[in-house]
Amino acid sequence: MNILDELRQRFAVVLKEVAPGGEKYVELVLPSQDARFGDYQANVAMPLGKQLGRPPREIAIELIARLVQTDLQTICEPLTEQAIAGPGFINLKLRNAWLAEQLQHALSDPRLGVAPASPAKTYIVDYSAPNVAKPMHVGHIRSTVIGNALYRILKFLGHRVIGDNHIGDWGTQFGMIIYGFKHFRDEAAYVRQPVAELARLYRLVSRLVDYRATQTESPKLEARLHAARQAAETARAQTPAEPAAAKKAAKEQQRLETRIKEAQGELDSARAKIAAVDQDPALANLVSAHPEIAAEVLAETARLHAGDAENLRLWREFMPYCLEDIERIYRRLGVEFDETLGESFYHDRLAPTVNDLQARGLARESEGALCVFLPGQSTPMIVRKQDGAFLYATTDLATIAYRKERWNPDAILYVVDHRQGLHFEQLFAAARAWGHQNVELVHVSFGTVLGDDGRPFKTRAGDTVGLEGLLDEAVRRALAVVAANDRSEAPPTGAESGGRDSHSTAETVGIAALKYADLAQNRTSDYVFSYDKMLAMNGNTATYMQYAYARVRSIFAKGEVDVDALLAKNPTITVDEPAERALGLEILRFSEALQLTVADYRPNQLTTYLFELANRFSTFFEECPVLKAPTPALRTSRLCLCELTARTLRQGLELLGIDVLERM
RNA sequence: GCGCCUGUAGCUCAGCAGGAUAGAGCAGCGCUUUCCUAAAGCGCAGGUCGCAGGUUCGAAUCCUGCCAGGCGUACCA
Repeated sequence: MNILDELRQRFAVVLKEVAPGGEKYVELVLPSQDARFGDYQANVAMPLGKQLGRPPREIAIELIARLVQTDLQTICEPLTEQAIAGPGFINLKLRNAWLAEQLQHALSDPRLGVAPASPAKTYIVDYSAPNVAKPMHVGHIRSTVIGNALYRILKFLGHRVIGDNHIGDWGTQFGMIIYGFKHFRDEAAYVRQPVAELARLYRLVSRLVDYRATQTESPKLEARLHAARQAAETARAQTPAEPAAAKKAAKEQQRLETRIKEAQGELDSARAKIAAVDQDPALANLVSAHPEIAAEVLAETARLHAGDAENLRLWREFMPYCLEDIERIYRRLGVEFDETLGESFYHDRLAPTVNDLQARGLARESEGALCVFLPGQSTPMIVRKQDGAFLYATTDLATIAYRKERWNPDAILYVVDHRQGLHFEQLFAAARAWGHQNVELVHVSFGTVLGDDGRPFKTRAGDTVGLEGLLDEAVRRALAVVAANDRSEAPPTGAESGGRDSHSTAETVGIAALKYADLAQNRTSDYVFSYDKMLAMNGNTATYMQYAYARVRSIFAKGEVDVDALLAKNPTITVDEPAERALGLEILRFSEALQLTVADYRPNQLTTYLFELANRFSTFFEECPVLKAPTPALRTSRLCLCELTARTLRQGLELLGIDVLERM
């Protein structure tokens, strides 16, 4: 049951009677923003008045006259002209008895009264997609966490959902590992800990390649710095007299200054990188012993793609280790996939894909590359490079074709960061031109994770932050929080932390904090990463939500209430106290929150709802004694509200991929 | 140059199904504990919703222009 839908259904009938096409205004039946204007409000009379050329209030009166004939009366308190406010708002207040009835229904329903979607659709959620040859880093967290939440929510809503991890398992990174394995491997270490040894080889080769690249890049950086300095000098020499022009010149001056600073910074870090290798005799030796390493790595990659027996054998040998490595993180995060079809899976489909594009006249050669030119696109999408190699655009097109063939999805969601916006714009346009019109392709984009300096989140040394280290640190800090609570003077009551395993609690709290902080953010914007903020006991954090849940559960523990026995008696719920009513209404709005979340694929709509629910509970808990309720009937009713709150919190958090704790 | 995104309280951010007096957390000030978890709650203060136009009965929300920042922009993913 979805309250908003119920109300809109009633309004649709009446709106149609009042004006032709009037049912389109049902969208204007909305939750009230202010409790003084009722629980919901219909803002339909104003536009209708416009359409019909009649005063809005008069229309509101007519609408009410018709509505009182319908079964809206069973849901809302009797509608009178008193309900009309301002220019013609109709304020709706739900009947307490109806609310209580719906709450009782939710109590007996494992789905908490949330009706399954009808019709159910097929979604493919493409998320996480790390490069499996290298360790996962902070850049993977948002895709993984947001994607998994959307996956869980769509599934709960009754859709058929395929979670697909489109891993990078076929790129240059494997060329690096293969090269490293052939030249630098420590056999004993590989036998003992293959994952660690492969990771070491990847890092080593990538560092050597990087050294060469940086070396060739350095003169260019110097030139850029020089050019910027010169431009600044020239600009300084000629300051215009005219004020407006002078202002513009000053701004340009500033821009040049920042460019100089940037160029200087890049040059410094490049030099530092080179120096670090030069100063390490072992590394310096390797560098001079492998001068063509970059080209060699590409050659190894090419051999792998061409089906070279040895490289293919090595790739097959390495893959399980690489997968094991990312799997360990997924287990910690509680993330699962239905499919892990990476780039390698589509390898044999690339040439046919390109051939088909060419045969249909969609792709043509330009500057030696095979390109798809699309109207309205300033740059083409390249599907085959000059050297004959395919690109991720090619793979993505082949992937769409495969998914259509295998699952015939209604929608494919790509949970990928916003910097790839252009790629998806081109990909979707190309896919449609290729004939895949009847599938909704959505780039569920998200912003960058920033450090507290407002720059992309890096370690102090300027390296990318490993995902595992990030999890460890969150857990470490969570442990400090949990331990601090243990030291608090209050002796553990029914459900306080006494006796539980601090480390496993910290793991749950830490991981939850990390995930929730990401999900609570509007995904489109960048966000500033802060351990302190995500682990705060106050505010919209996982820690607060888990605490709220534990508090509710503690009531049952303290009162030694057997929930099953309570529910078996078919208890009656009442919501006559304002705090009870507010809590009950919030519980019943779970379905609306999910609806809103899915509408724009924004999990923060759900976190906002849960935070609101926790707050309503807090007020309720403050104002309405539960175990010490004045009458047994009221005690039972309030226990039911507690139970519903706990279940809604648990269900909501579970949909976000977050575990709850019975005790904190 | 062109394209996409962002600009809301001192800070970090919600709100962008167009609706009535713009919200939260933190930071600041004040209050509450013979009471089921004080890891709490309540109150006060704090805003030209980047700027200027436009559409509308009504704009933080939609449109246009400008300003500021970020990102992207033919063979990496």
